[in-house]
Amino acid sequence: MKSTDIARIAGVSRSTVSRVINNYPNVPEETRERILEIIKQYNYVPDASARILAGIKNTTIGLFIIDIRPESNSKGRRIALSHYFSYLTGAIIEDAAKMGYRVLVTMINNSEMYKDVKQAFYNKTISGGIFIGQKSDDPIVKEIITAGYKVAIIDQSIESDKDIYSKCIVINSDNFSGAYNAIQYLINLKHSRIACITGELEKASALERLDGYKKALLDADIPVINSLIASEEFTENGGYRAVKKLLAREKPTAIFLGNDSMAIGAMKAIKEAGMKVPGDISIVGFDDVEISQYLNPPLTTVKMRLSEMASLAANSLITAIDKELNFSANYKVPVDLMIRESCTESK
Amino acid sequence: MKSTDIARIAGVSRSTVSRVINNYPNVPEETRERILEIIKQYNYVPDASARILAGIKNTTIGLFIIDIRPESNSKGRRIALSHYFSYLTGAIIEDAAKMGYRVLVTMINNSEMYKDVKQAFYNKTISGGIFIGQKSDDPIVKEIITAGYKVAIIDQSIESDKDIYSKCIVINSDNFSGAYNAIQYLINLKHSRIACITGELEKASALERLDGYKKALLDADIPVINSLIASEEFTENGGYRAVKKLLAREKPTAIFLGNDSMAIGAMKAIKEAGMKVPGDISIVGFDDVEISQYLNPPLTTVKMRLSEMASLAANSLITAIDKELNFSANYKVPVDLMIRESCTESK
DNA sequence: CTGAAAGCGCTTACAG
DNA sequence: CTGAAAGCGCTTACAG
Repeated sequence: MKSTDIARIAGVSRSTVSRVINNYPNVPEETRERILEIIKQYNYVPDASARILAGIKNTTIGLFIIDIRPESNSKGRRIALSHYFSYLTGAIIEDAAKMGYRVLVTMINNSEMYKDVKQAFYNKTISGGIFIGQKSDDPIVKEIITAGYKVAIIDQSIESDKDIYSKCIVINSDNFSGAYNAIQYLINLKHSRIACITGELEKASALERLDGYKKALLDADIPVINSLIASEEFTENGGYRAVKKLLAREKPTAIFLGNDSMAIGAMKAIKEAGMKVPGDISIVGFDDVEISQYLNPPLTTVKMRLSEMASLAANSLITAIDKELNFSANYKVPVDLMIRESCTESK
Repeated sequence: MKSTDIARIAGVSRSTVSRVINNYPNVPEETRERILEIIKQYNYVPDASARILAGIKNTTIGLFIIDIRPESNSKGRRIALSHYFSYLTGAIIEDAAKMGYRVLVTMINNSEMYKDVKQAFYNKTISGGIFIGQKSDDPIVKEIITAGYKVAIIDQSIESDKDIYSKCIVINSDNFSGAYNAIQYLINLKHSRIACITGELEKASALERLDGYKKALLDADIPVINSLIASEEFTENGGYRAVKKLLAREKPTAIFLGNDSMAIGAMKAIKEAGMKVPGDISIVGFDDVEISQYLNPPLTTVKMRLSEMASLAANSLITAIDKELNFSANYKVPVDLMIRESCTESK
C-alpha cells in the first residue's frame, strides 16, 4: 500500500494525498476527511525512508553509550548497564518521544565499534546525537562536532577545547561543588585524614571531583596528601582494589569515592581489613544508585539529577534540530548531598 | 557529498561507485581501490534512506519496552528502568550490533504511545521488533504479527493463541520451574504455610510462577490456601502493600514474592510488623537484581538468564530478517535458584 | 484548490 | 567490465 493506491481509491492525485498527510491547509475539509478515512481503513503509513529522502525532517536522534571497561573486555562477559547509563537512557528516550523523536541507541564497548557512530551521522540515519560515557576530548566526538553535526555531550569539560565545545550542547553535573560539599561535610565531622579514590581521570567528572576535594581541603587549611589520593576504574572492583592498597599504607579516617559502586567495593575492603563503617572509617559515594539506601550502613552519597540532565540533553538537542539553529549551550546541573549513615564524627 | 561526486572525481559512473560500495565482484581491483581511496578521503557515506528506498536491506530493528505502571503515571514522576528492562536492553543492543544491526528503542509509558509502535513497522523504519514488558496477549502486538511483520516477544505464553504465536519468536524464562523449585526448597525447610504474592497477573510470567507455586504445594500434599495468595504490581510498593495486608490476616512462615523489588517491600513490611527475616518469616524473590546480594539478609531468589534471553531474541529475529524466512520459535530458558540467607528452617 | 512533473540519492537489471 | 536508465515512494514548487 502506497500513496498512489490511496490516491486512486480516493480519486485524487498523489499530491493531494501527500497534502493531507502533511497537514497542508489548502485542501477542503471534506476531501481531507475522506482521504483520512481511506488511509485509516487501509492502515496506510507513508514510507519513512521515502519521506526523508524527499525532504521531510528526520526525527530520529542517536544516543551513544560509550562503555569501554577493561574488566568487561578481558573476560568478554556481559555486564549490566550502570544505573547512570540506564537512567539517562530511559529518560532521554522518554523526553525525545514527548517531542516526537525516536532514539537509536548504540553501545560502544570497544574502539572498533566507533566507526558506527560516525556512520550514523554521515549517512543521515540520525539528525543529531547525544554522547554519554566518553573520555574527555574524545577525538571522534570532536570530529563529528567539527563536521557540523548537532551534538549534545554529557560529562565533558568545555575548558579543554572551547572552540569545539562552543559548537554543541554540553551538560555536566556540578561535580566540583558535589565533591567540595561532601568533603566539607566530612571536615565538619572533624575528619582531617580524608582519602580520595577517584574514577578514571580521563572522564571529566572524575577530574572535577578531585578538584573539589582538593579545594575543600585547602579552604580548611588541611594539606593535600598525595598518598591519600588514587584513581581506579569506576567499578566495585576498582573501589575494592584501590582501598585495599590504600589501607596497606595509610590510616585515613574517611574516604571519598568516585561513585557508589566504588563505595561498595570500598566497604568490602574495609570489612576485610577488620574495620567498621562508619566506626573506623567514614565513606561517601557519588551517584545515589538504588542500592545505596539498602547498604549496611546506608550510604551517604552525592546524588546527580539525572532526570534533569537527560531532559536538558534531549530538549536542547531536539530544539536545535527543529529550529535548524546552531544552538550551543553549557549547562551545569546541581547535585545533592544525601546524608545517610556511612559517616560519623572522627574520634 | 554524494555518489555522483565520487563518480566524477574517480572518472567513473555512479553505477561503478555503487558496485564497489556494495562489494560487487565485477569491478577490477585497481578501480575498486582507487574509488575506496576517494571515498575515504572525502568521508563519503551513502545516504541510508536512499539506500533503503533503492532496495538495500534495512538493518535496524525496534525494541519496545512496555512499562505502564499505575504508580509512575499517577505521580507523573520518572522512574528508573528496572534491572530486567535495562539488562535486556543493553544485551539486545550489543547482540544486534554484533550482527550489524542497530536498534531503535521505544518506551511505551502510556496507552497513547502505542501508535508509535505500529508506525515503526508500517513505515518501514525497522525491519522487525522485539517486545518486552507487554501484558499477555497484547492486541497491538498480535496485530503486528498478523500483518506479517517479524516479531520476537519476551514473556508471553504461547498457549493463549497458538495460531498467532506460532508466527513469531517467543522467549520465556522457565517461570514455572523457577517457582516450583523455590517452593520445593521452602518445603524442604519444613515450611507449610507459604504465601505467594505474585506480580500483575496480566503478565505471563506472573501466572506461570503462580502455577509453579501451586503445583509444588500439591505435589507435597500441602493444600493451596487462597488467603495466602495475592497479586500486586511488580514493585517495591506493591510488595509492601500486599505483605502488610497479608500479615494483618495470616501467619505465613514463608513468602514467595513476584520479584526482588516486591521482596524488598516485603522485608520492610515484615520489619514494621516487628518480625525478622528469616527468623520469623523466610523470603524468596525472583530476578536476582544487583541489590539482592547486599540486602540484610542477602536475598534468596530465582535468577533469570537475561543475557541468554536477549541473545535468543536478537539472534533469532535478525536471522529471520536476514534469511527472509518466516522463522518461528519458542524458547524456554532455564532459571537458577540463588540460595542466600533470607530463608531458614521453619520452627 | 489540484495535478503533472521534477527531484531526493541511491541500487540494479539491462545492454553492450 | 561499465554506463545509461528505470525505479524505489515520497514531497513540493510550479502552473493552472
